[in-house]
Amino acid sequence: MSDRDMTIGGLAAAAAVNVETVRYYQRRGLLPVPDKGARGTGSVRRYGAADAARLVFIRRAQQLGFTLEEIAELLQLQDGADRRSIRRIASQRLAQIRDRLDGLQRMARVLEHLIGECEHSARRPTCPIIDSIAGAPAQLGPKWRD
Amino acid sequence: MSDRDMTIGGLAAAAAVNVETVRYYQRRGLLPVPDKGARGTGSVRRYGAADAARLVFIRRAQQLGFTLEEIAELLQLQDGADRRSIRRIASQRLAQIRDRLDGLQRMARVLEHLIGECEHSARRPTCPIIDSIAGAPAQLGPKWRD
DNA sequence: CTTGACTCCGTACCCGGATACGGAGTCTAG
DNA sequence: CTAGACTCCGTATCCGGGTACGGAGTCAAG
Repeated sequence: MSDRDMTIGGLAAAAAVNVETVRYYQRRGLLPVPDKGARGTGSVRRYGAADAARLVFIRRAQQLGFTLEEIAELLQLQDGADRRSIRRIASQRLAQIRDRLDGLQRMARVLEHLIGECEHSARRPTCPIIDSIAGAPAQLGPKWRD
Repeated sequence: MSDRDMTIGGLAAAAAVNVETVRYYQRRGLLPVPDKGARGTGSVRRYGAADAARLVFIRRAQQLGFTLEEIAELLQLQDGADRRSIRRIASQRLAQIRDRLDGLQRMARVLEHLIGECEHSARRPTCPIIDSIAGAPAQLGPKWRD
């Protein structure tokens, strides 16, 4: 089936990942550790295209905001094809991403406002950015009072 | 000027922060460590409203996405009133926040799409979410090909 | 058959931001 | 005056996601 023609270094290069990272994923159980026996005096482990694909899966899932723990879960579900569970995990991640989006959008609005204030209010004696962080919770809106 | 009527516990409570966190900020140089001498046999350090305000400043700046290191910088500038430097730091932070927003928005769009796909394509044999992460970079758009 | 590159494996360390522990000292109410 | 709560301080530990190190083994080319 699979070539199993790469050493760990080749695998890492194929997925544009550090060798140590591959080993780390193995320790985390995200990536199988192949037998070394096979043929030869049992020396060096060999990897194939399936392993590279799995590695790429991991990196892409990370880019979608999944933690390594969730990715491990996804990988276990991958064959079982339990699509409801997969959707559940994905939905949780989406909800969390939306939360972070909200927070960041609020931050951006506040900073934009403060920088603008600071720029064209040069005569004010103190910096509005500092004043605002230090003092009146005015601009921050209800959610920002802790 | 200041009351200096709180112990570290009172200060922490006043800013809704853990005592250990206060000490941590002191170690990081974000918060001054008051003399304990003063009056009495020199025993316990005392804190006032200014310290509480500084603590609150730190927490709010964190909520705006500043790291503790940047906050230290801001606090040092706070007295010097070098507004250009302050604007520079704030602008850098805003740029970084916008980057993160972009990334998260892309993530959210991809996940939304995948979850939708997965929900009303029940007859497809494999889960589109898994397929997409594992395989064809189709839905991800140009930016998602690494 | 040697040399140099790579692998294997365990363990330690890095970052940022805290949190926890533990023994000694101190303060305060009853 | 004593018990319990709190403080002080140094050090260790946690989290997630890796990176680094070092000695021993193995492999392929020259």
